[in-house]
Amino acid sequence: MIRVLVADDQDLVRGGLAALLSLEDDIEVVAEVGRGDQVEAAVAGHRPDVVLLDIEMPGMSGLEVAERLRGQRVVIVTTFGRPGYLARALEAGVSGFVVKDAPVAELTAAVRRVMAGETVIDPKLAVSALTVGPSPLTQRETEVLRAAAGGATVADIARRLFLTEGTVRNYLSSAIGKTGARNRAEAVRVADSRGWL
Amino acid sequence: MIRVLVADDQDLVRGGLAALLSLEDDIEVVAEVGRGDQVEAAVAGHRPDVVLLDIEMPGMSGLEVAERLRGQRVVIVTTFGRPGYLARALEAGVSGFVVKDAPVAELTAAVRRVMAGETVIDPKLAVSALTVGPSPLTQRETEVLRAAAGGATVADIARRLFLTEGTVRNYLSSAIGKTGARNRAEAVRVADSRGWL
DNA sequence: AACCACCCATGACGTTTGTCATGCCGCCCC
DNA sequence: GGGGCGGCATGACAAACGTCATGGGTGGTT
Repeated sequence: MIRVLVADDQDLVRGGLAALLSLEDDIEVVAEVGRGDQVEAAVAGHRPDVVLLDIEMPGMSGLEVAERLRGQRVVIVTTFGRPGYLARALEAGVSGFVVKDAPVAELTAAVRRVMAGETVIDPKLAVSALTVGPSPLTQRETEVLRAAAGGATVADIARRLFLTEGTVRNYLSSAIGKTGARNRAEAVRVADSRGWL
Repeated sequence: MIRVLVADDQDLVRGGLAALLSLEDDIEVVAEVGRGDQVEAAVAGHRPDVVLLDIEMPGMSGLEVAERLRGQRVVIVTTFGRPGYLARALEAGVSGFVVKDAPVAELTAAVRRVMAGETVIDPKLAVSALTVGPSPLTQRETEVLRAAAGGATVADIARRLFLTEGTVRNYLSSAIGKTGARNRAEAVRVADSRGWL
């Protein structure tokens, strides 16, 4: 039996994944958690063979959790096939990356193959990650752009990051240039859709 | 046996929900669909007692589908507890509204109660819908704001909606005022989070 | 008939944004 | 030790944005 832990913040989805996996004869769900910051403890307590992680979770993001679980067999299961997410996941040493609109058989197959020591990545995502490439944004540009999401004004951002308004505008301008956008809102959309934020 | 149809665009989630419901002795999943515009045909073909609809789906939104399924027992199952969604769902005559981070027992309970002729609404959502109130935005304001999401410029919006740039600015200004925002990006965020877009 | 809400437009005004040139600092690398 | 890159800042300018006053049209209500 492959012992699996499922981490996802939405009860129905988490329960659904668990139910789905439990239907398999060789898979057993030994624990479910709904917050990123509870995964480590649950892993220590239940010693699963494979850990399934959603990315968007309260407490701690699935990517951060994966970092801390180096050595464990981890599969990211996420709604968003953002190339940047895949890149960060691989850096975190995960063994698998599956999107939620993949067929069910793909998930169970991924669990088994990861259990066998293989690394499983959604093929479409792999290409887009390679074509899109890594984020061209510097640390600061990323922070500023992230702060700009949600409609903060330049003054707001400057206050929050302890920068001059002019400096903020410079970073925004540079981020807009690098993303090929025409204003900050577009830049946010582009960067976010690629997982650069 | 309560015959249920499940409509959700994400394979894993849809399959999970189906697996979850199938665990119940008195519930049977008779069909699964992944696109909004395929629901009607599936309903005609399988004659389910209860139809479970996600909102975000390709082809047609779950809310639109619900409109067309008046008379059927419909339960909306969605990630986003936006007050505006609930309002539109009720106008469409749905019998139930459940958010995906509700406990699993709530979903099965909802299916049974809807089957019994009751109307089931997430209680927390009901209050927030009442406190937030209906959208104060006019038709045009809504369109313009929706077009502004994603970073379109005033000129872009004017072209797309066949309006003068000045008119677009007026609608935006008015929408900004009504949402209590300080610029268009914030207005988009506010309106979207309440389900007004 | 008077009223009101919404739609559409114009013009004018002040503010915010986005861009560019320029400068200084620290760091890393050939 | 001289580049190159990133962080931070300033100042200046043009473009885009947000606001306001004003006016005309339609349609529905009282």
